[in-house]
Amino acid sequence: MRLSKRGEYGLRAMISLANMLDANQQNPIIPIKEISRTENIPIKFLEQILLTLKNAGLLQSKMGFGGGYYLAKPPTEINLGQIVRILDGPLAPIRCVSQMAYEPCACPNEATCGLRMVMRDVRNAIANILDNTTLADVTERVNRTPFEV
Amino acid sequence: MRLSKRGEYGLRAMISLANMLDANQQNPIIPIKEISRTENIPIKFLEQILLTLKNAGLLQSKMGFGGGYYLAKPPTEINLGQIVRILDGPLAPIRCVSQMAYEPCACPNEATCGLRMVMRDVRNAIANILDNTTLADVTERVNRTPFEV
DNA sequence: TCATATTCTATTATCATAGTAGGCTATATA
DNA sequence: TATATAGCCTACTATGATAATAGAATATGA
Repeated sequence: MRLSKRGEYGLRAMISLANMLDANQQNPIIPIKEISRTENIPIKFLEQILLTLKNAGLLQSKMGFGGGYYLAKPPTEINLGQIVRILDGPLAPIRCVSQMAYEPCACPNEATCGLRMVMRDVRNAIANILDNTTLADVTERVNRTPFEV
Repeated sequence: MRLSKRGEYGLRAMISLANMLDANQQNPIIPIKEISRTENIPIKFLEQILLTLKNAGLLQSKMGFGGGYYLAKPPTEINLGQIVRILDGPLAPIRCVSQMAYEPCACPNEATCGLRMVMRDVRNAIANILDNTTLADVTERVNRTPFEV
């Protein structure tokens, strides 16, 4: 049930970019090198990950001197489910309960397959959290945390 | 976020064994070959899986003629979380939120790590389902299903 | 003693993961 | 316009996990 490094790094990078919005919600342009340094992610690996997220429409970039990456949409409109699916594929533990990549499984009758019923619940539980948590939610939660503890 | 074939086959086999309890809850001894056939699982692969589950204390076996596997405990006392952990390892998407196999992650401060907060929720959601679903629950749910639909 | 069944270890093919390498293209600025 | 900076893109590789397969050894009932 694990998240790959690819997925983890991608999430960390996106959360990091969302945290860099200033008070006016202006979207700063951050070079890969800087994200790599602050998040401790191998730079060439991060390049690939950010490029993938860009091609999927979650990031935009500016090339050349003074360039870098920035969020393609406000943090309220990007959720963690999107990011994980782009980098790691379906959230579902087994394909026969996947919404985005359904495939039939080997069991004789899917409608009465006990494993499938439970795994559908698991998929829905994961999706409910990740699809309903935006980058803005994460930022807000982190900012709130020190005062709660 | 996926379940391996190993984990899937193990769950199917255990659910299958639980379904074979008769009205008196007597625990029949089922040879690997039979489970392999009914569940469409490669027999030599299933051998390894059942042996692992036996060594972990969830199954018992009888060797020789008339032998096979049977549940070590009543289906009400075996939950899916145990099975998955034995075959696939921790339920947590990342190690730093694992209860059974915690490892520190690379982030500077775990207490204020946004990714960690969300992934802890995901871990708990998965664990709440799998640790609270017994083999008996699965059997009961399947038996109830046709009448609901 | 034979057929059946589990036990146990080794081996293997394939794929995913987690990178690394290097050349190419675009852009600001000196 | 040269240069440094920064993203774009493709290829490659090492490692380990996954999903088996193979075969011999051991136990047991008839």
